[in-house]
Amino acid sequence: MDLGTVFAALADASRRRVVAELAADPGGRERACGSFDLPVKKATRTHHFRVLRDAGLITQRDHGNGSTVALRRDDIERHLPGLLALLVAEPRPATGPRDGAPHSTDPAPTAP
Amino acid sequence: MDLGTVFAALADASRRRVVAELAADPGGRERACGSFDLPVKKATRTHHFRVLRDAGLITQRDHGNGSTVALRRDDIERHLPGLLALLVAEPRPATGPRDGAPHSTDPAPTAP
DNA sequence: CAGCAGGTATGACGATCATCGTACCTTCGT
DNA sequence: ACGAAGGTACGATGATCGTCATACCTGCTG
Repeated sequence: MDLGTVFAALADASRRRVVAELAADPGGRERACGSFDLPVKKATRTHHFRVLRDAGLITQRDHGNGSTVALRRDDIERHLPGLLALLVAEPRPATGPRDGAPHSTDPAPTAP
Repeated sequence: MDLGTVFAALADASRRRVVAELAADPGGRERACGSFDLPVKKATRTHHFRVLRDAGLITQRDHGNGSTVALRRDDIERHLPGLLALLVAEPRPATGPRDGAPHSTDPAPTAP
């Protein structure tokens, strides 16, 4: 649980968003990895989850096909009290749905 | 005062150290830029101070030859409450003086 | 005045990073 | 059995970053 690694992980907007959404849920429930509306392709999403995992911010469970993530809230609050509050309080540019192309999961193969 | 920029700035150990030392001083006094014992050369130190300034974490005053920095404690605490506490509380590897070469300011031109 | 100490600007270099395409694997539904 | 859907692994690529050398500027001091 290194501060440098944590800050580096949270320097990216997509990763910050994931942690913020997890932290905003008071129940601390698991969430499907695909349930985050990130503006990146599948491979990049996998990469981001890996970075968050290596930073010690989330745990990930593999279910064969889908996988789920959970916030390591207790560890974070113990070592870095108040950090999650900063993320939850961050003003988001536009929480609403994207307007460009209606989002599918990994879309737009222009000519397969 | 963007969270991404702030986290990116604090992802570097040298910059984190500067902010932590400034934050550890309850008086909020200015400090000479050269008074930080950073393991980098002059130009790099200037670069780090610029990053911290661009992130909105410090202000810098030019005195002709030397210059001084001051923590923007009020702004930080207003927008990111608790952040400075995390930095001050961070365990530092070795706060004692470096042992390798006794530090001069910009030393060691092996054979000019 | 000459030299030095502290800072900055500029340009370069190597490393890391975010992103993606592709290939592959696993499970579920038909 | 077969395909679709969700994830991962493995490069590749372009951008950014940390670091430094060098050159230059400013003010203090012998």
